[in-house]
Amino acid sequence: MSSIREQHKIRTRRCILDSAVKLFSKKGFEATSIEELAREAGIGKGTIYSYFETKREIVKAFCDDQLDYARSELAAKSNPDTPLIDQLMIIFMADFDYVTEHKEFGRVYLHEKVFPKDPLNEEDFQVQNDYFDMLYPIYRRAQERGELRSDLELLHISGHVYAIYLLMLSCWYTGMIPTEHIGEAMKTMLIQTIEGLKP
Amino acid sequence: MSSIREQHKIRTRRCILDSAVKLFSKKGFEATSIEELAREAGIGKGTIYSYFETKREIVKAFCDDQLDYARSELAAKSNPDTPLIDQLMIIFMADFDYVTEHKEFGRVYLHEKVFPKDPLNEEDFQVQNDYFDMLYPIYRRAQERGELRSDLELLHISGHVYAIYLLMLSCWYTGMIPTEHIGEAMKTMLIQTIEGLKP
DNA sequence: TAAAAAAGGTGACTACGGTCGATTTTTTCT
DNA sequence: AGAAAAAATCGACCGTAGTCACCTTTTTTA
Repeated sequence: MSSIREQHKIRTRRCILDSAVKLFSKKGFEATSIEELAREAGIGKGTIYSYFETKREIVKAFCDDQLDYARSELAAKSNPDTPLIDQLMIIFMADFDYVTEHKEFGRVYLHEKVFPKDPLNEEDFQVQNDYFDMLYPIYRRAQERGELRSDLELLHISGHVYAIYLLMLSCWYTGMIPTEHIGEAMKTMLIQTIEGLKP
Repeated sequence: MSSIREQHKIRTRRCILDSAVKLFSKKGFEATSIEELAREAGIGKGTIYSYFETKREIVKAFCDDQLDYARSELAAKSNPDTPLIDQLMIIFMADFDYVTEHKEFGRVYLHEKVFPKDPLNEEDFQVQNDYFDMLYPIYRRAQERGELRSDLELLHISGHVYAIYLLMLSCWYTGMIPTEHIGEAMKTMLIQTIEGLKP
């Protein structure tokens, strides 16, 4: 139907996100002003706000897009019959590599997603759920193979893994664990979570 | 020694923090301006910045003080010979109750502490370490009683518990788990972490 | 196809976080 | 005590996130 307009909007949105990636990565999120971003994108300042409600929303939109893509890629090529720990490491280290390459984006995104100012809206919950849905088959297969207790809810299993993932991200952002050791730390913690802490 | 000055500084600092608690709690962190805060505290805007480097630092200072106090209280009255899970629930639910009563403070504090812009400095690490030090005796006793594996490093055990704590906070802030269910969810997750996920 | 309506784009403007040099208050020195 | 030094206070000022009334472009209508 309405073609010129629609296409143009999509192109402008892409252009804003591309400029944001370029500037935020180069100068950092806080140090890049919206006016600069508008100049880079070749549009007026106000226009940006007709595409994104706040500066942080730009980061959120970019990350949601990227994660969506990265996860669909991953889901396609992952093999649900390899040992659970191997699959988890592939999935989470991919996410993690993405974060280390876009530190500023990841930080702002995590602030919004993990400790948001207001409860998540319907759409954000959907992103969360899609993510969990992607992992559920993996856990279910692991249960069938006897790698995981079958009396546990998949939601709880997801929670445990996600908790370790958050912890690792925090350790990285605080500087407690350097980039090159995150992998082994994550594996150790995941194995311990599966094995349990009691004798 | 220098008395009038020192006392006055302490009083002013307290006054700023008290005003911050009042206004941030009432109107929220972002919605309270520094000028408002200065007016409430009966001082000039610039003065605030000779006590705290940024608006967020005000929150950090308040929370560090509070947590320090709350934890020393707790350490004094906790009994390291009751079952581990009971002790953990007392400690973390106290922290959690504090957060739910100061939602805005907690949110800003968690942003700074969990996913900071820059790696934590020496002082911040100390706060972390003090916190872990408080918990170590509890874990060590639990190991001695046979409630926890003795081959695990205390740092790792702390990590697992802290990971669950972060997860619960996130679930609360995102609205995924309502306040009244956090306690049981936390207990369930902690028990599962201790028992392990494998059959 | 021309006028009307709708949608999109814009930059001057507002309010706020943070800075800084001028001013006041306290302490130290003689 | 009085002068000089040091510390604390202050609010005008700066740069930026976000708003809004006006302008331009596209689509619909007759």
